Amino acid sequence: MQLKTQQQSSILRVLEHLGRPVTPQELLEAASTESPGLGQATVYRALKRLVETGEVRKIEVAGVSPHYKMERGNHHHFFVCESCQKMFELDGCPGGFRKLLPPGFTMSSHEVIIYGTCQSCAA
Amino acid sequence: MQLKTQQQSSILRVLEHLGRPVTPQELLEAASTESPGLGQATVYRALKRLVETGEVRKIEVAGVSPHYKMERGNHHHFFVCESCQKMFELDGCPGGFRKLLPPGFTMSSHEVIIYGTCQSCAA
DNA sequence: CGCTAATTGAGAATTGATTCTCAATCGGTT
DNA sequence: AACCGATTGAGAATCAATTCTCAATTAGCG
Repeated sequence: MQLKTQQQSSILRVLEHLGRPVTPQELLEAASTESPGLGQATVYRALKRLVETGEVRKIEVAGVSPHYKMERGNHHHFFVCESCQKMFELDGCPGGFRKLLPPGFTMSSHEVIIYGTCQSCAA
Repeated sequence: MQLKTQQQSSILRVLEHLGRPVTPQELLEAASTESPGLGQATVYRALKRLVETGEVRKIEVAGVSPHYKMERGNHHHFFVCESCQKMFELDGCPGGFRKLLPPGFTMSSHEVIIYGTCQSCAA
């Protein structure tokens, strides 16, 4: 998308910089540093456009509210820390999912979510 | 839990009978057959108690509203039909998730969701 | 059967996430 | 610098899921 305004570029820059899936709320707080007075509606509007253009992906997993991350095109899954609720991206995939399907069922995609404790909460 | 009322036993019986994860709405409609006039609040109250006693499990996955199913104690994952939105249980698990974890992260549980087309929608 | 506490149904209320409304402000031209 | 359409911020509104309120009904016991 075209970055027409200061707010939009702040939102995108902060989202890239955070480097992990974040909630609109986290993004609002982080981007407010460089765009004081930023409103939540603006964050939602920017995220909506970025999702539509495919630059950002919305991630919904059980137990936490929706998160957004930069789309990087690689195949990966997610980790949710049960202590701090933060979400992290995991590289790689065990595969072998198709053999779980009952006869007649077809798979178009899959998702893996691992729950546990992240490094900083474990320490 | 003790089945003190006709409504509660209908809800549990229908949930067992359906044999796959269902939404409170589906459960209300199905159980209304044997308990006419059943209210949604009663379904939610029953589900809440059943979840607390561990007899029923609430399943939240991206893209569909929460579903509930009888807890059977076995390890399994879920399939969501992108055509009819119904959810099915899958037996088995590919394993090998722990090797996806970054150093210092620990896993307490995991979830796999497969999206695709179910047998009846494929036909 | 009669009593009391628990449960129920209907609809209002709440909750959390997200979207809308609209006046003020901004951005990119002329 | 002046203009005009697009964007913004604040708060209201919406939406779906779930819970609450409360009067009426029911279950279980003496």
